[in-house]
Amino acid sequence: MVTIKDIARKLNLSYSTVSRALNSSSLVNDKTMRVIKEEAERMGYMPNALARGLVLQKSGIIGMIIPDITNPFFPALARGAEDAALARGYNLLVCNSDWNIALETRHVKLIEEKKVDGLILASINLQNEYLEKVIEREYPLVFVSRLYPGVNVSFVGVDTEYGGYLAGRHLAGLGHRKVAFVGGSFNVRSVQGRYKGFIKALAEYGIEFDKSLAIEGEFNIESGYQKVLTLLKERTDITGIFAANDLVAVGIIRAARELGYSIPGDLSIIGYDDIFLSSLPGIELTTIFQEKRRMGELAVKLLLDEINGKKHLKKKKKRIILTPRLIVRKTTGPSK
Amino acid sequence: MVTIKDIARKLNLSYSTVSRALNSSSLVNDKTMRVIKEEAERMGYMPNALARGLVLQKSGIIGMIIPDITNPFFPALARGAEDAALARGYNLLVCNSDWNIALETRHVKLIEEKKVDGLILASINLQNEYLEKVIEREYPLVFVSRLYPGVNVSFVGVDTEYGGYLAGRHLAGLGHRKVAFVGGSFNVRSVQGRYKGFIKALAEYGIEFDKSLAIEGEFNIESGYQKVLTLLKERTDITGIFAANDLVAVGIIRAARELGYSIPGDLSIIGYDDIFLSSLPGIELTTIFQEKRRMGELAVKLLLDEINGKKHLKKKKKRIILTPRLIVRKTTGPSK
DNA sequence: TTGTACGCGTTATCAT
DNA sequence: ATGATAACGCGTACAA
Repeated sequence: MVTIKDIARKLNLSYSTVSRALNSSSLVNDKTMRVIKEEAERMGYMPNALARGLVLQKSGIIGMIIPDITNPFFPALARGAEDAALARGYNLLVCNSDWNIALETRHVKLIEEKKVDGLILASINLQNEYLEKVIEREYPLVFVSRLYPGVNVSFVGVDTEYGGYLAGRHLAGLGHRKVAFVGGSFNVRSVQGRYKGFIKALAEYGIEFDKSLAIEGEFNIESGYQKVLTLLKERTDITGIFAANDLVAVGIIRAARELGYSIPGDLSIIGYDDIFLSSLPGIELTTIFQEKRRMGELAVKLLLDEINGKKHLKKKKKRIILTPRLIVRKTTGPSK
Repeated sequence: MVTIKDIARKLNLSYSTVSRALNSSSLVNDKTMRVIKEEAERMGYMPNALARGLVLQKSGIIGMIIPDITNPFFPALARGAEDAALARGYNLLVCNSDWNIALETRHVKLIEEKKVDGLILASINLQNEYLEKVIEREYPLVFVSRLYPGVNVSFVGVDTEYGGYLAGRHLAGLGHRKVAFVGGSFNVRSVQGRYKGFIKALAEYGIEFDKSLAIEGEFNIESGYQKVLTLLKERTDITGIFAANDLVAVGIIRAARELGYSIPGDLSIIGYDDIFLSSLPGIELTTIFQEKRRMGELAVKLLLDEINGKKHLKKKKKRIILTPRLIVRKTTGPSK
């Protein structure tokens, strides 16, 4: 491996000069600078980020923890974050926590040892003692999509209540009066928001939501399928369903078709997220769109501002709330 | 930040002893070891991977370059790799190259500076001069899914020719004789393999493939859609299509439905990859399955064996070829 | 404008 | 079993 010292020896210069030249310091003669850079190029010099990081106390890496890159919601988020990071010379280290606190903790520790310059969390919202210590330490941190309860941290998210409101208004506007909400876990903040907005919209149309039609479940296809299979057998009066996310909605579609429902003829379904697969032929799900890629970008921007910003900015926590949008496709229609 | 020196001072020990204790060296008294570890815990000590990496000449990170995490083929691959890496105490740094050589090069450089202990490439197959230098340097490297042409490197992949063969046999076995192959770029090795195997299977059924029915395109939905929209208008005799991957297949489905074809009644379609969305209700694509997650795991395993293995193993390049499998769903049926 | 010397936190090689 | 010290490669305060 060729180091700064090697270049210095070759050129009969001190290695501080070489170091300065390679960092384009203004304190070094233009000509020597050129010579040094050329020689560095020729010798195939490559800075050692480990050594540099050790003295500068930073790694040039930012960490990101998500539940599962295999879940279609997260690739876009991660991609947005990576692009923004790369644009400012940082690498992005993405870790999967599987919605598991122990694993999340393990990742945070491992990642901290790597001296990542900051951390983006799109992970869990459950209590994580270790994470709270990290927050107290004033480690640069940005939460995305899900806000950690009860602490003052930077955040990039979406107005979930408005998202739910859009869904409710759409369904009610089509004349649906017997509607269900099929969720993931109701402990999750963003689900609570969607639910609240949904009910609010219904109320505006004079519909009182039947609370027994709020079905708790998980955030995946299988859960949506199972819950609605049961639901539709018991309640044949339902004409519209709002799913907590698109994965759940896809499960609902499957269940409904299996029971012989035509969509949207007999049953309207609206999802949430607008993930990649929702626009596919044969699915074409009506849903609430959120800018996943942009959220990733903004999270990195916020984080880097916090890291590199003036000192008085560092303690300033920021929040960015994006506005979701209704996307009408083919799984919703007028009520019979 | 609390360092080894802090602990040493507090305990009136030399920091070599502390370092040894924290690494559970057998050269240190059991009792002092316990004391040291407890004190480290109490003070909230956390090793500095930068410093350790500098002296050990390794970072505990392995790099992975993929085209785009947003493309449904790659999340599973990345996830498999991350799990395997984590299991052995490594972090995985994933970078997106967008099928762009300049970007790929930039990533490789940035990643190398970070002193990643090895590199997994699932990226491009085009000539990349810089990458060739890296290969020459004997940097630990594993190629996944796509093999870089003409060099002796470790590789984890799938028997693409057999995959194509399975597709051909399935279609021909259902009685289809007028079939098309709708591809991504034909320069790509794995596509060539699929094509070759496909034709071979047809030949076994006495079908001579009409070469004008091999349509080149890109690896995405839009391309599949456009190509087949044109194709089906010109050639109404086609009853089966083999798509270079599932994304293309989805585009084909859309085009066919738009033209009023019933699937599989009028037209059978078979894809390749079995990505997440292929099993969804409304799609249910017949396809060739490859173990993406497992490929990621194996790539990491190979790489770490190469890195940590005995010296005589280091130069030994290995190749693992997985066997694909036919998954029959609802887009293929008997020919009319 | 350039050079000298120190420190970043850790491990490894000598001693003791 | 423990300690002193040198190294890893780099940036920078200070001196020249």
